[in-house]
Amino acid sequence: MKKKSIKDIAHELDLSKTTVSFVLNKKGDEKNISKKTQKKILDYVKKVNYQPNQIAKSLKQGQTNTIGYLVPDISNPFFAKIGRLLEDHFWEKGYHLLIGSTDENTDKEAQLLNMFVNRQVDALIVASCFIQSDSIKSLLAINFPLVFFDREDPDVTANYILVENKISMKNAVEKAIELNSKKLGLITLTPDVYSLKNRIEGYKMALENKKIAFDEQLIRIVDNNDIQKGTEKELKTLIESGVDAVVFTNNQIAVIAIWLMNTYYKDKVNNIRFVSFDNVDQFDYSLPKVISVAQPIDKIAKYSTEIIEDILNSKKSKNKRIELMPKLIERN
Amino acid sequence: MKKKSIKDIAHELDLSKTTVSFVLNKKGDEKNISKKTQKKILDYVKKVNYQPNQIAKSLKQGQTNTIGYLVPDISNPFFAKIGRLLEDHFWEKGYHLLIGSTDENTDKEAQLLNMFVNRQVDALIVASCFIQSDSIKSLLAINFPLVFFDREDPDVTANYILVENKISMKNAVEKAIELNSKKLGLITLTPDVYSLKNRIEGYKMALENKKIAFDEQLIRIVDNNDIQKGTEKELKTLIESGVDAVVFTNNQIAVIAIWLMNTYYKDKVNNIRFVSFDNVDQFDYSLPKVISVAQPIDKIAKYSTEIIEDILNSKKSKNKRIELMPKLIERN
DNA sequence: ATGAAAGCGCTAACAG
DNA sequence: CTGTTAGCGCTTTCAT
Repeated sequence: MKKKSIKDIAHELDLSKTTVSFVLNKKGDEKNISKKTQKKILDYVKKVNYQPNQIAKSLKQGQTNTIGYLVPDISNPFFAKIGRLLEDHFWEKGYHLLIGSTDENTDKEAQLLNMFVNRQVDALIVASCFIQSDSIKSLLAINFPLVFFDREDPDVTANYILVENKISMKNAVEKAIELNSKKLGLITLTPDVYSLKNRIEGYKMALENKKIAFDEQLIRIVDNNDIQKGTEKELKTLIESGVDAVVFTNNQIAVIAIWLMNTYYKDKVNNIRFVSFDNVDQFDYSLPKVISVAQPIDKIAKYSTEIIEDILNSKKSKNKRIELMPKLIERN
Repeated sequence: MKKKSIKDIAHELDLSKTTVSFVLNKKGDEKNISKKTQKKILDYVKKVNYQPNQIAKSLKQGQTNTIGYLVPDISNPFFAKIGRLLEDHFWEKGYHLLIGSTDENTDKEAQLLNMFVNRQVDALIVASCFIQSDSIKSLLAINFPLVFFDREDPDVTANYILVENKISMKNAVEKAIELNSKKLGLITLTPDVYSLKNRIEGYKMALENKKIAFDEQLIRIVDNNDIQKGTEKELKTLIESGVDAVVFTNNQIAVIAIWLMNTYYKDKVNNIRFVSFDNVDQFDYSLPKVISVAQPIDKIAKYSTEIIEDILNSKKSKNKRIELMPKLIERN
């Protein structure tokens, strides 16, 4: 029993493809197809469990009802949760998510971008690691429906959903200092994206405000290629240099560090304070205690969806830049 | 500057679509296209940055290079991680993942299943909440490339990647008893899937082996529709009835319960032991201490990929059932 | 060494 | 009220 097409159905019912197509698309009344014919078609379709071929429809209509969701790592809870929210928002509109993880790799990102565009996704939502890439430039040039989130390149005008990084990080770090931290290290992924740079700026700003001397040695950079090992090494360095607080620029390394602390430095978990950008549920009961900056993921998803829908409906992009305020979670 | 098609290119180069298509598909030599023509085409294509339309190709070839990944919740770390591994495995083959979350809702699952099939996904990997559904039955009937994981229906013959549930849970619970737990409650999502039933069986079996009287009242069921609230309620019931251990049939409710304990029953976190099917990283340092059953997610992803590729290459399904042994993580 | 033409399954303007 | 037909962009057989 091979798959039936509209043609088969039309043939078997002694009707034309057009009539069948109209009825299936609920244009039966509008197109003045007789009730009788409509019923005949609908009944038959149900009986043989006809399934329309979306690919053919997509080709014809130049629209796939698919959104590409491109992030560094879909299994990172931050991206996974946003993905889930996007899926929910798009569900009622009949859009689905095609996912891709770039591993913070510029080449892979470019490849995925191209593949997704070839697959004719209707829009892209991406946390890019290289907004200046040629692929992205040419997408922007043709006004491809595109929204960036989590990462920004101030030199590139586009749609962005971002959170405020600098002040938020400053506030979090100041909070730690107020709670008595005196020597604060920082661990970050390679800060070649703007948001990380700003978070580091915020850290520096807090030190300055609170009259704590800034020490370049206390800023530790973890290479994107082996995050686990890198975090382990840098955390060790900081602990041996006697810090009483460690600031992390994203959840991924913070989570790894919490694990490391509980595994190798159990005796210190009560004497060190953590500060992390991005919140994850387990911070609520983790040791070391974590002051975190929670990004409003529901808003990020909501605005992304809205902008995309706006573009898709109006066919023109306005290059909105939305900056959301994250929430400081203290846990003192 | 609108999108160029093969036709445009052929036209602009004074060649036929055929020739261009051959060259683009690296069949230039095989088809005896002159080097000169080949170079002309390749150069031009690069210059105008031509991007082939995968949808048209898919329609023609009846193959989309897309795999549908259907799970209860893509933001659950267990499913997110497997998703990531699948993505990696399929990456080199040029396959991408279309994702869908069913929320354990039978209707939504059926809808998603249909939509994905309409979209002509080449195969489906699904953690189904209702394997006996009509949609699934008809897919199996036409031998659609399909592998189930995490959930099984013994009455339905199909490809399954599973883990052993009963003995593994028994071992975990016995371990808790050996570590001195005497009154063990259990919290589970509605056990209408076979794997959950088996995990509950394992719990009962352990009690029996260890001569602990079974008390129906200590088995608490959380409704799928409001998991957070449900877990809160059932955990309260158990704690008030004086249990010294709580067994969870999956990670989702265990993670919620850990949060609840640390938020509302902080004084008890050292006096209660948790046992959970599914492992998550934070169990390594969570209180209450958790004995967990870790599913081999890398193997789950690997075997799923292999079976799918097998089917896709050979065009025949063998209905393999693979049962993997999970790993007990003790943390005493 | 290259081209014409059919066809994948669907939609929709136009015809009758 | 229903059918004919062209065409979305691509592959591929067959012809030249």
